[in-house]
Amino acid sequence: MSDRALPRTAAALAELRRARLPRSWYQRDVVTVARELVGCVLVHRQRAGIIVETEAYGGPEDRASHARFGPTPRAEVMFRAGGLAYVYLCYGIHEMFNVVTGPAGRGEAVLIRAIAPHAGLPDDVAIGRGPGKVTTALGLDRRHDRRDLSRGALFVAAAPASPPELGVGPRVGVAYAGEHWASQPLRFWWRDHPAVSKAR
DNA sequence: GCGGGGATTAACT
DNA sequence: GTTAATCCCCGCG
Repeated sequence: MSDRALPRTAAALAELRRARLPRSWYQRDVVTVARELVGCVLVHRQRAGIIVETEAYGGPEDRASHARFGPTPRAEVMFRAGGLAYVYLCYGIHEMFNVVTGPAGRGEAVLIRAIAPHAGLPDDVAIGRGPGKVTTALGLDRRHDRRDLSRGALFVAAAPASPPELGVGPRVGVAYAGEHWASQPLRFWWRDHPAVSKAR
């Protein structure tokens, strides 16, 4: 895929659809998937954004993960085989989009924290940063919870260019998990990308 | 049921 | 640095 903003054409979307990642792609280690998602394209209907920041959340052993209480009604989807969406409401206000990873039973998922404009993503909607903005920019909410990313209008397309240089650091907003889990280097971002803040 | 708190954000002082 | 907005998840009794 090429340089400047693509027009919102059927051809551009068709190209993204051809690059759709298969279900098996997600069924690997959560850290591997979190790293490789940076630079890929998240697509919903006519909108798309380049993923520039992710966080890996592990299974029940990860005290920062929603899987820490086991397969509760909300987090049960995290324990299914990778390749499904996990969307939940945070602070009663913000919808958070994740992709489930690993084989069935693991309870892992990757939070998409930031995207950059791509074909079909209006600039005005993309203003602001953080995981809550990812969902508003792409028109995602809890109706997309548990959706299969290997079919339908919501999916991830393989990175159009060679993988970016990655920055690595601790996850954001998980102090409640204790120092060990809060300090793990499980956040990944496209180094020097303008859509990722310098403070991080 | 109740109560505590959260994978946030923008708008304050 | 502080705080409001806002809702539902989850553990416990």
